[in-house]
Order: sequence, then C-alpha cells, then structure tokens
Amino acid sequence: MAEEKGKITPQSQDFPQWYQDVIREADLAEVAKVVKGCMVIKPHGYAIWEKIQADLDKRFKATGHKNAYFPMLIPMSFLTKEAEHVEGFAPEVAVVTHAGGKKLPEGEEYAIRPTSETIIGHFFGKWIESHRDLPLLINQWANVIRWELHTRMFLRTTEFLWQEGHTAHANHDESMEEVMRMLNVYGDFAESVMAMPVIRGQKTESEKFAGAASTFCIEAMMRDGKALQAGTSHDLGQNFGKAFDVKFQTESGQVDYVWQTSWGVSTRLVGALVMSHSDDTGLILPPKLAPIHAVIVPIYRKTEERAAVLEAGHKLAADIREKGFCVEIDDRDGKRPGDKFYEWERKGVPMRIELGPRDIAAGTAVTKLRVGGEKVPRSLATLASDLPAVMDGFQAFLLDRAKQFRAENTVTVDSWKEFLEVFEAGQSKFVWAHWDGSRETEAAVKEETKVTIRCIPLPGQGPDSEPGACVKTGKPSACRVLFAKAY
RNA sequence: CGGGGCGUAGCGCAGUCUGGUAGCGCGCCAGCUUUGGGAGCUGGAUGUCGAAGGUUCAAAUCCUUUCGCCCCGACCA
Repeated sequence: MAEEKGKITPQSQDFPQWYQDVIREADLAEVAKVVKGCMVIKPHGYAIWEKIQADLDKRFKATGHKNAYFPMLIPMSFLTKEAEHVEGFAPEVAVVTHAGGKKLPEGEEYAIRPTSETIIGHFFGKWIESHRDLPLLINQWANVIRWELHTRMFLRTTEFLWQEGHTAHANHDESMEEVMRMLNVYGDFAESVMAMPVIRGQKTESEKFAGAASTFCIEAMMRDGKALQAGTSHDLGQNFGKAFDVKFQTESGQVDYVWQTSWGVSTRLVGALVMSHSDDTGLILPPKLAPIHAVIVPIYRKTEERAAVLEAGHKLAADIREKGFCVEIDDRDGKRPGDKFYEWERKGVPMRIELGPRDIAAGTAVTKLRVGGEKVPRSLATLASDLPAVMDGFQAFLLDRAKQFRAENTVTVDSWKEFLEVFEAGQSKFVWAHWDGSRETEAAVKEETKVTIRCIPLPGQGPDSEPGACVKTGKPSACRVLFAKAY
C-alpha cells in the first residue's frame, strides 16, 4: 500500500494501486474518510465532470429533452410499487427515519434516491393525460446514494453524480427508438469526446436493470483488459406505467399505459477516462475534456529575462485563448521548470509549452504533447493557429491508440479450456464466445471464473453473427456474446 | 456479518517486546544561491501518540473497555 506522495505505482505492478495513485497525483479527488464510502471531487476532477456534463447536456437538448429536478427524498412506499425494482434496490437504499428532532411515523420514512424512476413515474402520472402529452422527454442532473459495500473512487462510491433521462411514449416502437437513440448518444460521446471506443449491446436477463424490460449498455475496455459499463439505456416497457398508473388516452380514444425509458451516465465516466488513457507518468486527458489544453512554463535566469519571458508568455496565452483553448502560465517562483513539467504531466494537460530566452530570440516556443511526442519548436506567430489541428490530432491519436489496445486484447474463443486460459491469474480480455442463452450457464461461468457476460452485441458491434456451440455447455447458440471481467 | 491488519506532525512511518525528555523522511514556512526534465544549503513551525478508564514515582509503551479505518469473502452505475 504505497500511499507515498509523488509516486505512481506502475500499471504492470498493481493496477488498482496505479489507479488510486493517478487520481491522487492528478489531484482529481480524495476519499472523504469522514463520510463512509464518499469522495471529495477536487477542482481538477470536477472540471472534467463539468466538461462531460456540458457536452452531454447539449446532446440531450439536441435530441429534444428538457432538464428538470425532482426531490432527493422519495417516499418509501414509492420504491415498493414495482416488484423487481424493490428487490434490486432495497439492500442499498439509505433511509431517513428521523427529521425535525423526531422519529418519523411508521410508513412515512423517506428513501434517499438511489435512482428516480419511482418519483418521476409518480409525477408523469399527474402530467400525462393524452397522447398529445407524449412523448415526454425529461432529463435530471442529480446526485444519488447507494449503500455499496465496496467503494472505489469514481467507479463506485456511496454518493455519486449522474444524469438520468426519463421519458414516456405512446407505444413500444417509439420508446425503443428512444432507448437506441440515447444509447447511440452515449456511444458517440464516448468515442468522439472521451476517445474511448465502446461496444453497444444488450444486457442479459440477470444483468439488466431492476424493473426494466430490457437494458442496453456501452462497454469499454480499461487498460487492464477489464470491462467497464460506461452507460445504460433501459426499456422500461409499461412496468412503471402500471405501477404508477401513468395512463393516457390514445388517438382512437382508448386508455393505455405509457411506455417508458430511462438512461444514465455518472461520474464513473471520469474513472473510465483515467483507466482508458493514462500511463505510469499520470493522467492523460483527451483535448475535448481537458480543463487546461496547454500550459506555458516560462524559463529564465535573471530578472530581466523573467520580465521578457512572461510578457511573451502572456501574449502567446492571449493568442491561444482567442482560438478557444484554455491555457495557463505557470509563473510560480521557487519551483523549477523540471518540477513543473512533471506536475502538469501528472495532471494530464495535453500540451506543454516551454518558453525561454533562447525561444524568444528565435521567435519560437518548444512544445511537447503529453504522449509519445518529441519536443517540437513552433513559431510564436503561428502556434495558436496551429493548435486546433494539433489538438484534433492528439484527440484522434488517443482514440486510435485505445482502439488498437482493445483489438490486441480481444479474442474469439471456442473451447472452455481456451476460455479458462484467457482469464487465468486475474487476467482479463474481451472474449467473443458462444453462449447457450441460459441463466444457469451464465451463473456457472461467473461462479467458476468471475467472468460475466458484458453484453449481447447489437448488429455490427461484434463478430458477424453465426450460430455455434456454447463455450461452456456445447448447446446451440445463435451468436457470440461479450465475456469479460468487469468493474 | 465472518477472517486479517492498522490508528504516533499535513502525508508516509519508526519507537511499543524490555515503561524514563516525542523521533525520522517527505511536505510546509523564511532567507540566500538556483531555474531548458523532479534544486542545494542554513534556519524554523507543527503532536490531546484514536478515545476513556486502570496499574505505576513515571505510560505512545503494560492491563481493561471503546471508537474508527483499511484489506479479503456475499450486492452493484
């Protein structure tokens, strides 16, 4: 347990420790300690979440959704209305039993929301009367609490921040269209903004959301070969419509229950970002989510040099800001340039710009990208205008690298022996293998290997669909599914 | 809830067996010299030794009680 400041445990030595070290050294967050299972998201970490929020929020609005906010306290009775939903969430719900200095009367306790299907369902019931009120497309940015036993920063904490979309539709075709639309919003976001390739698929019965008719997800590969569910989109069918009596009058005058969906991503995405790109030097951020795109490190010896360098630095910073990028000048005295280089690398800033007397004389600055780059001198006159292309290139580089990593760690497996070999000694890869479709087989595989079915791929997301024999039982299978160890 | 471990300066730890002035490293503060890949020297500040009780001339150290945290096993975005 090397909690030593300034040190990052190599990935290859201890991946979970590496993850903690990167978060600490990049100053993203810290374990709250005084509050069980919770974390403090520090400014640099929160800035990344704000970038994620801003981009997603735009996408939600572009697809017709409106933001709203519902109470964090939910009457306990609401949670019990949908049978599978209670069963799924009961063990991890925190309940308010006392308020106003008194114990609340029996049956009047409140749950702190673990998710909002129930309370939103209740209000949908009040708001929806006619097919003319549909579709109703709502999103909420909120915090939720789930009393988890094992917590890990960003990946699983007692309280986390998320976004939950809740929609109601007049028929199943329309609600399914919404489920897929939002799954694709998440998929596109993951790939084009987070530079994180994902596989879109459907969850098996045992992995689906409690109370959903079906659950769809995007699954990403972390740098240890494990899978991380990065987003979900649920077809709720009419389950919550019936539980909360959300009825509407159809065009033909009949009365029907609404068809609902819900979909969400959380601050877990910050953890996904860390584990998708970062290395033994620290955090690596794709430009589209970097709170700081470039940092200027001034270099000088004498006071006159300092003044000249800082002046040139501020001018360069102004040029860069004009192009829409965020740049910082690290003019702290008493810290030497080398120390600053390491610090900004740990924080994942995509580009470093060194500016010293030699550069100013030559009209250049020395630039270096966070990954794989040589030091490149660039003209002060064109640096800012070159930046959009450079950042786009870096963004594309990270996506390509992640795709390549995933390709190298994805295998097609046809025998149980081979399956065991892939996952032995705590290893994980993405494995495409046949499955007989039974809950029992899925459970047996999990029991024996801790490997789960991450998803049944949507068309084009996995190998070409061809029938085969289940890797575990040999029984017939319609297509290959994605197996992996998961977070 | 079962098994294991740990609480001493902001962080990481030594000291506990064998009771006797509260220590080390990093960080922090001040000054000088430094500054193109983690600076050096000098000086300085910081502790209810997790908490309560007991034994003793004397407790971080021994005894009792208690609280908290971490790791491993059953749930999960």
